[in-house]
Amino acid sequence: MRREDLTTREERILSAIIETYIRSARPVSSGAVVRRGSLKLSSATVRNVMRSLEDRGLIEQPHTSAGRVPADRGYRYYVDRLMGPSVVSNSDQAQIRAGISVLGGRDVAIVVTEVSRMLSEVCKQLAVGLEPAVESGVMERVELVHLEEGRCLVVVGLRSGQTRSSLFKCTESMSESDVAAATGLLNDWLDGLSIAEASQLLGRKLKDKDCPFRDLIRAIHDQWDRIFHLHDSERVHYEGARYILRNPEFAGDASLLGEILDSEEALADLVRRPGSREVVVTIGHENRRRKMAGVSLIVGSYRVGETVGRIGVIGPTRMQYRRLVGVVDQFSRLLDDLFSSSHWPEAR
Amino acid sequence: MRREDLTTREERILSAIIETYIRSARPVSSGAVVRRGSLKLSSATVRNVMRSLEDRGLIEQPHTSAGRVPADRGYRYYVDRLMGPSVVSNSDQAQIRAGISVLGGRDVAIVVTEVSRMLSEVCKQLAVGLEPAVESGVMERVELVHLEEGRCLVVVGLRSGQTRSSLFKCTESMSESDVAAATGLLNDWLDGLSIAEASQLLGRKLKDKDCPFRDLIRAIHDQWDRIFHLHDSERVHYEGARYILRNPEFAGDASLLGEILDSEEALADLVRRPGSREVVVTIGHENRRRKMAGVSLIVGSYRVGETVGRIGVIGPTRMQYRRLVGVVDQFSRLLDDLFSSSHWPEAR
DNA sequence: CTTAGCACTCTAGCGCATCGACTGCTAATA
DNA sequence: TATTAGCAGTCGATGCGCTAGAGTGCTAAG
Repeated sequence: MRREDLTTREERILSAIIETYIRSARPVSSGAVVRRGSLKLSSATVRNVMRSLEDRGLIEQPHTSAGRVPADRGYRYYVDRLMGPSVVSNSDQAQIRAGISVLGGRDVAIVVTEVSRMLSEVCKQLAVGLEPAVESGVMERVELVHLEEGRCLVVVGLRSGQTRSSLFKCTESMSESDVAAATGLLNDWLDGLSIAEASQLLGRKLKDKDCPFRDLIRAIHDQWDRIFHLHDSERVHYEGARYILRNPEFAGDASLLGEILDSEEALADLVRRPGSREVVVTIGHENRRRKMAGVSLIVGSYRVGETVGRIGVIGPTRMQYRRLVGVVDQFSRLLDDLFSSSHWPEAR
Repeated sequence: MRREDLTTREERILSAIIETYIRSARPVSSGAVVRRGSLKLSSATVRNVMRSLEDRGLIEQPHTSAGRVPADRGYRYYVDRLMGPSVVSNSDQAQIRAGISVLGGRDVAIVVTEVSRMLSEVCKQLAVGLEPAVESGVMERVELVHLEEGRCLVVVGLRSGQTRSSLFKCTESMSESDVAAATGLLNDWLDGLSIAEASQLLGRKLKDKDCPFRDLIRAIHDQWDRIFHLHDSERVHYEGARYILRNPEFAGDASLLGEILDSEEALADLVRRPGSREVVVTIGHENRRRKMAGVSLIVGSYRVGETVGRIGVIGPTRMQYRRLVGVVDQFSRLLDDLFSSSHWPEAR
């Protein structure tokens, strides 16, 4: 038995405190726990248990003669061991499925933005979506298209189904057949390489003075980063900022709100975590940044081909963990499905 | 002389009140105006003028024995007639140019997002970017690319330089030459049409039972909306929400903040305005939505080919109109330049 | 027309008393 | 021994009165 383990009665009371607090946002008194009904105890007994929970750092008292408020460790215990499996209500289910279903075949950036928006609406919290780092994706096909006026379009398709394209000027002298030949050459070279490997390979080829289509390939190589690289900040999409101030914790003090809105770095942190399939809950001080005390994250991951992206919600530690973990998980799974290739739209 | 016209002295005092208030965020007293130095008047005289300005609805008193605060009409008079030409400081200039210069050739959605971010940083306000409605763009070139496993990529290039692409499954039986033939056919049909016209034309062609490549063309037609249509909400990018709560007007009451964060509709309103080249300032109650009292918008427009997009900032009516109008204008002009075709990157 | 002077008004801030919600402790109870 | 009833004590929230200070509006003089 771990030192942290609580008796059944203690666990029940902790659950009662947390669940009541999540609803009311006000310190929970011993009387309130008793009134809740599920325990047959006097308020005095509950008070004794509360004191013990407080000694272990699971709950705390804003001041003497106030009720108790869950501490970060209390939420952690609740999330890990008490809240039980998170089930998603039928109406949430339906809303999520309907929303996702119309996004098939659209660009990843748009899908992530829209999913963040839906997530924020379902959760009534600030939601965040992180696009996968396309750099680690694997090339499938390169296509050059010669437009008039010496302008050229390069389209790169990845195995994941993502495509990127970029325009550039090229020397006027290229004939249609030249373009076709260059296209074939590029595909021979690049098929199956990652974006980063492809860039290196193009660099090596350019060192050879006899490299065919050298100007063209140099132009593509020069643009490679422009085509594929996104700064962290460009990959992050926030939606639903309006929900954060519906939380009463912001009534007096807006600094917590500031932390949330500035929390882009917190997301960057999450990027570096191993890409577990599970939904990850980060509570208050568990965030690396000191100022993020008071803020929790619930983050899930989804795969696009070989790459991994994330979606999640950010809010005060007083969150509906049970429900929201389920919702985030549901969204993650459906995104996985959406991006698996069988879901590209079919021609009739 | 219009009824609204003020004497020079009145105008000076109005300017002094507004500029002092913009800096201090606190009601401006007659003494404060005198202390400012530029007028040689006693506070009593200033008080008389203030009363007259108040009678005309240009300023107001939060309560007796308080100083004066600009009213929406006062800001309007100031913006239209007093603030003078908005010059952009050299450091702002440099920052803006540097930021824009690295965006050449990138996708419009990314450019708009990044420009919104820069705008919010330069202005220290919530910034918003609206992508142009690509539906009214004009087709330049369609390209089909046949990938393995019966998957097909369609790439549509617009005259503006924007490209859109989408994957779909097609019947396995298409040979490379079939694809090339279909590409040629589509280009013959669609060159020079707008997106909407192209959709109609494809629809008409499909009615002909002998239409070549009918399955393929039906697949493309089915996806046309998916490729091009963005809901208003998908076209709007907000950045810099953190800045809005640095404004002291949100110290006590967060409802104004709520209005700002919910103001997506306000932007949708702006879409429908005629696409004037000028920067448009909308002050407080001038917004259609009643709740937006207290919130101002400064919005500029930019062209991408035949289509028009917008960028702007949103904040409390107490804004640095002079500086921000200049900054928004500068961004708009540089975006115009960026999207004019001569700025596509050149191959060396 | 401008200004000095003065009476008046209203807010912000402080201290104080009260009220009520809770706790913590103790002693009685099962 | 575990539980509970009872009660004293603590602390925030609320409301009230007071004061200081900033700023106005008015009047009469320059």
